[in-house]
Amino acid sequence: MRATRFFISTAKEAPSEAELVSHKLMLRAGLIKRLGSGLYTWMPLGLRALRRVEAVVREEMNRAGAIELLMPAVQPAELWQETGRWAVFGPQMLKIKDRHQRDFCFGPTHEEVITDVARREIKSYRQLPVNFYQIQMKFRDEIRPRFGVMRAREFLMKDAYSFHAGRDSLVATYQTMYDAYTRIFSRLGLSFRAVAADTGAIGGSGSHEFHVLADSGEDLIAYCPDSDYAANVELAEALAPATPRAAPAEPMREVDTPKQTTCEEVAALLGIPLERTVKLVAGMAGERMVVLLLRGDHMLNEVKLAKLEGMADFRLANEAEIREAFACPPGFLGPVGLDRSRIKVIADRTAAAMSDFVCGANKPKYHLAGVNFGRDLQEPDWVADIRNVVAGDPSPDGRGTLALCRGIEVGHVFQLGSKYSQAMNATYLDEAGKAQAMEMGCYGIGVSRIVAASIEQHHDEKGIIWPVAMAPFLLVIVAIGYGKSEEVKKAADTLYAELLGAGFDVLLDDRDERPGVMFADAELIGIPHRVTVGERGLKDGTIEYQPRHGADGQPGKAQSVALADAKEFLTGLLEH
RNA sequence: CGGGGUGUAGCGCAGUCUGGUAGCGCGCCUGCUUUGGGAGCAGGAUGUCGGAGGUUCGAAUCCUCUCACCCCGACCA
Repeated sequence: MRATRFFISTAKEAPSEAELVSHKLMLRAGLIKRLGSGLYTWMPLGLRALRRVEAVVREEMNRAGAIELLMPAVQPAELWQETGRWAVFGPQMLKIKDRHQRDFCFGPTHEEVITDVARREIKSYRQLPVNFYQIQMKFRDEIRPRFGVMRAREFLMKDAYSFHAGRDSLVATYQTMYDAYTRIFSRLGLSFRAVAADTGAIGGSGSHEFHVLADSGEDLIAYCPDSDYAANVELAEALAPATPRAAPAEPMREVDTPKQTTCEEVAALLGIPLERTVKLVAGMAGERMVVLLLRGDHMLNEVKLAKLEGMADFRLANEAEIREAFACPPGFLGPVGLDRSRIKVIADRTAAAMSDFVCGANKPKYHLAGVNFGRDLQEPDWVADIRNVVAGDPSPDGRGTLALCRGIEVGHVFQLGSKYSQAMNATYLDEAGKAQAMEMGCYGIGVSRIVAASIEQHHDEKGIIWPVAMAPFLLVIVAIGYGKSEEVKKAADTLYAELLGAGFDVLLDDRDERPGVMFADAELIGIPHRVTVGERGLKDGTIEYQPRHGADGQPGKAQSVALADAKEFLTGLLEH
């Protein structure tokens, strides 16, 4: 492609709306243009990168035995009413009416449509298993679209749905998809991790998320550097302390804490570590007050809590409810002396194993020190894992300690089971001629998000650094003085034709721009390989080659190559 | 949905407090010079100042309403 016949629209400054590096670079490099909140046009250069991601996804899905189809973006309400999700999905679903006032939505996902396809087409166990996928625009009316295409409302997604005559087949395909995803993200040059995930509202048993590791990621992941354990923090188990609770060694006593209302402040005042304090979180489960005890430095995990019996509707208590139950303002609350017939106490595993701890005194301006379960207050009614893991916690697989990192979710695989097939009566006849609900799996990849996630992971102060598999062009020929020098034009045109002929995606920058502009654009756009053709080098019969990025993570080093050897040299490089 | 903020040329911004008919940088157009790291000189074009209504002799500026977008939080995948 010649730059003069293509469309490149770079900018020195990014629009002020952009916050994230990838968002700024995508706008500056002219990959995307914003149309409205969470709505983007993919400009020619950006579309090339997007298509290359798509190509890898498509290839690997096909290799894994999935079959591509394309479902409508707009879906009738009736289907969604069958599964009850028309009402359940909520405001994230964009609902629209046609000219006859019939209800439709712009598909946020396609479980209903594909299940409808399956129940019409699949009659016999002989047709199973089957795995359909599509690459399609979805629309989810996000509460807060942000970070450009990272969390857009309209986005390109690859979604696959598998159908099975039994659990074993589902598990086998799930593993095949897991392996395919690993290949896809590896080929795309991403540093990623598969993590165990909460199955959430979608239901089913097995679920993994694939995260691109990046500090700007919206998800927090716990992983073990010494083993392959990794889980979303929502799910990661905090084990009970290995050592049993120590015997009481101190008497319980009141301490003056006139202004100290947080564990941090109390610990600082008393000169003790935060790990010696216990904080109390007061909440309501139905009509009942529930008190949660956590070590001072730990955070409540509401996902874990909600899984405990009777805690699904847990919410934090308001100040009126707290004053009614404790006769004390928040900031000095503690578990000692509570009316346990009215207030249930749930202690986190770690908090439950503490002794001689510091907590609120249920009396304004006072805390208690040297507090012990069994002696100064009853044992907790319930001991459970209700906190977020922290770095340094033992790994749940017993092989080392956990570390935390942030990730961008780019893929998610689920074992759905028969939730949708039952609701929509998608059945097949088994060997015995009996109707059975199909087992289902679903497997998503955020195709457009991957482009942003890659930039988030691979960039420098000059711009984007594309992995080869995603690059909109593999190589750029910067022709200095193309319009002025016959010699440059001839050398550049020849090399361009040779490389094109060899099947490489080459961009010839034949614009009448100053060298600095062309170099800066090539770097901003992030093309992996660059060749400079100018009169200066041609005098000695050479051109200059420079990779966008060296193998050692440092900026690429320039080297001089004889024009006569250029084709062979570059062909060798590009074929890798 | 709660809190905060911003809308002025394609992009980044000043001007708003203190009303007097709109400016800077980048980009764009023309010409000349320049050509291995975002050129120089000269000339030029571009705004219903987000929208509607009001106050005023006069509104980018003051008042009311409204729309859009961004950030933080809650929510969700």
